[in-house]
Amino acid sequence: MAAKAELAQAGAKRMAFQREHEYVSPRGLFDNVEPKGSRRFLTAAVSAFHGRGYHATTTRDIATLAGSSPAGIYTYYATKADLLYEIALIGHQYILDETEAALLVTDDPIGRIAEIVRRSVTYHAEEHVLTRVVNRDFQALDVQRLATIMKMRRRISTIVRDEVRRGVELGIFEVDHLEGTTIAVLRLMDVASWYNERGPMSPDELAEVYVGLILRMLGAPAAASDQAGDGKTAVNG
Amino acid sequence: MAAKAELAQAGAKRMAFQREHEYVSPRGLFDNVEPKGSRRFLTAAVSAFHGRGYHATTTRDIATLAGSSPAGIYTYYATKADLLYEIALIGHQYILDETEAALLVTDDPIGRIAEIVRRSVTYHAEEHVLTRVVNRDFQALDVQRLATIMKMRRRISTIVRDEVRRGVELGIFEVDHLEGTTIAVLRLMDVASWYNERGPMSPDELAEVYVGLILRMLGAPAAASDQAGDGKTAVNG
DNA sequence: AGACTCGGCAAGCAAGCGCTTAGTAGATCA
DNA sequence: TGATCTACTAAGCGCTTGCTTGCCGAGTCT
Repeated sequence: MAAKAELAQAGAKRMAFQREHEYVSPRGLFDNVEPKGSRRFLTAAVSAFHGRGYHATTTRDIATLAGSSPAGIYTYYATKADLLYEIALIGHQYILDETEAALLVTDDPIGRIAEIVRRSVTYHAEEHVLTRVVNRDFQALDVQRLATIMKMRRRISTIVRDEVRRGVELGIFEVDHLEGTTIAVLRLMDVASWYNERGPMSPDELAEVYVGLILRMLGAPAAASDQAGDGKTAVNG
Repeated sequence: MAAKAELAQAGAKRMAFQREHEYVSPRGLFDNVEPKGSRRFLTAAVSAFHGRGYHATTTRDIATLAGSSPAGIYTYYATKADLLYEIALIGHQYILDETEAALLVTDDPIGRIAEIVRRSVTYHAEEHVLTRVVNRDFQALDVQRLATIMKMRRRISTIVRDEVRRGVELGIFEVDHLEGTTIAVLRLMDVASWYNERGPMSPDELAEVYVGLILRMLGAPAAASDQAGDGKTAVNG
């Protein structure tokens, strides 16, 4: 029947469009999300939000990228905002874990800041599609969910601020204004908004440049960025 | 008549709402916009975009803030995007003029960078409502208008990059990676996204902190930020 | 006074939005 | 083989959106 052929064609068109605009998390951040069937909607939403922003993205955009009908989303998510929230949680939880893990590498403030910056920059560069969405669109969340995300962001800020302060107290850093400097460090670590994966710098190279810039900004001794370790050799070697 | 009373009431409600959410440009950036009648729609749009973002703002939001009916906008602007474009042009033209003017103050790369940073930070802090809109929502523009804005942004980047390079060539700065460092400087100067006018720092104080941070990041001599002048005393005094 | 201009209004249109509903193909069980 | 469940679809509802239309009162000119 003509009707059936039309339907098959619509399905094929959806799948073609889907493959063209696929987002696959370089670090596999969505590989363990349950239920399994929801993953394609999450990654489709990341891709759609990345291109147009949350508010300009329609549920039909997301459904098309996920290769489903407009109603398919609602099998797993009650609202468009639920999708954004789960994405924001995953992205924020990951960088929070990374930041906390960086503290375990060493006690030295220089080594810790270097490790925090290194992990954050490589993450924001490799996952620039995800982190651009997370760091730009989280502000579209409703007040309660926004508060949860803000709490996670504040934990990261606190870790950085504490480490900078400790470095100052130990006479390793020299900082005029703690709060302004902390925010500067945090802003520099988020390279997602401008990082270009087809540009000349790999995430690792970029990270080393930014470790150097930030340590210098903190007034660390000139040779500090060499002493800070490269995250591959032993710290106390 | 009851109908007439209702209309008067609707008008009064509009005006009350308008005054509550007013945006007035601290630097008077909209004072010379023509035609005169369009100004209230521009500032209303800045206020509305600031609160919700471009895509989440409705033309009715803007009209209400401007104290007009939904149709009032279209006396001056054909589309919602036209409003955003004029706002983006005004904001970008101002900081571009400021950046170019900073070059006239001195020939010294340290003095020039200091002056650029000082002007940019005070502008982004004082006009944080406008600059937050301009720097966040300009990406919602259509391709052609976006290209015009991007060209202005690139001119600012070029000025900063050239000055950093010149400082390196003169042996005043010491920079590992020119492009990464230039972007870092540009990112740090935009304090709009986090500046809080009820916080402890005035725009001028914040600017001096950031002049210091950035000059240190560029590897300028330790005493550079003192030598850089404070923008009030004579440069060669 | 009468004609004209202009800023603004009430009303409303077409399109697109988020989301709902009723129903079904296909896998899994007995 | 038939019952049951799950993931999904076609269709569409109610509402909001950006924008248009036809109109009008106040000010300005002749």
